[in-house]
Amino acid sequence: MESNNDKPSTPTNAGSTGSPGTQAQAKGFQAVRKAHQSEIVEDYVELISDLIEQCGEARPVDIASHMGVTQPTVVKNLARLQRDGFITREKYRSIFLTKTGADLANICRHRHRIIVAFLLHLGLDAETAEHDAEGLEHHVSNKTLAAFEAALEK
Amino acid sequence: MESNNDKPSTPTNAGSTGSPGTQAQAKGFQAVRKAHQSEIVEDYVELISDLIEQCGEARPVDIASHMGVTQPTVVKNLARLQRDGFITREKYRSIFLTKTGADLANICRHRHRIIVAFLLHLGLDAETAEHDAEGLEHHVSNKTLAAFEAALEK
DNA sequence: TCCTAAAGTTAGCCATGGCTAATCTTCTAT
DNA sequence: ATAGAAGATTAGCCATGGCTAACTTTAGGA
Ligand SMILES: [Mn+2]
Ligand SMILES: [Mn+2]
Ligand SMILES: [Mn+2]
Ligand SMILES: [Mn+2]
Repeated sequence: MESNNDKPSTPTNAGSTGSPGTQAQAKGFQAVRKAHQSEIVEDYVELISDLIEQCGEARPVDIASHMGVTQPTVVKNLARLQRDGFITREKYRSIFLTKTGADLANICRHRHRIIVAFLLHLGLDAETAEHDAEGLEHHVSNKTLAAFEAALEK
Repeated sequence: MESNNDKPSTPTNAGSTGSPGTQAQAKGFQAVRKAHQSEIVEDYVELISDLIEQCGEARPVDIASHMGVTQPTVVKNLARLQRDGFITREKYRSIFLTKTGADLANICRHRHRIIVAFLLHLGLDAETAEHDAEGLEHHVSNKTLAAFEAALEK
């Protein structure tokens, strides 16, 4: 999976190959890429959960308007969610979360709310807080989330 | 480019089609998708700028190890950066930033540093701060960035 | 000088996640 | 009861951004 760039010899270029700082930076970028893979799943299960709460059911057309994408895009993403065990569904019927999906939704909603609360606490308006939280939530480590919560306590 | 979902008629399901909250949420998701499009460009120009500073030149092999990807991946992404006017290069030679690329690098570095400083200010360790900043930096609006700076002043 | 290892490139594979166009199903209102 | 609208699906397109394998070029050291 990884390349073994740990030759101490002929480091043509200074301060690059596999230095501790380099590796740490690479880890950061890899974490970002990993977060992007989970992102759609997280946003979808959270939205589906909200729609079931608020509307009684989660339909592709509503997911599409909330996500700002077309219905075929929703259908395609729902197929992945089903494949990966987060939802169950039958053709032309509304969508249900599996236990796995519902659990993930709760975790995501919790995370989301902490971030929004933290941004509001910093003095931002509600719209900006919601707007930015939608992206930030996927890149906040547990440590940082805890720091946000701690700041809210004070 | 956009679909016109502003039918006030027959909203079969309550509280969904084009309601103000729904549209605001959609705007948030759209902003996240847009951020993801600029992300690679931003991270690459910032890294290239750093490598030129620290090593005297930016070579694909070093970009690869810092980004945690393979060299062919770097080459492909560099082709896009060149196509879009952020870098210039000749085959088998190291990479240079255009004015556009260098300006963007400076903006990104500035942003990056503010976020790291803010996370450190919250009490996080340096590694976590750098790690999380790598993702967060692409999802912080100007308003939120300003709020971070304000918090640092105090 | 020239051989070889490292660096760079190319080709080609795959998954993701957007989109439009066209079709099919469901549901509602007459 | 049924026609038409709204919703759902399918098919097929495209760009992105990972990867491996194979090849070419460059450059350092014997
Ligand atoms: Mn992101
Ligand atoms: Mn989100
Ligand atoms: Mn969310
Ligand atoms: Mn980044």
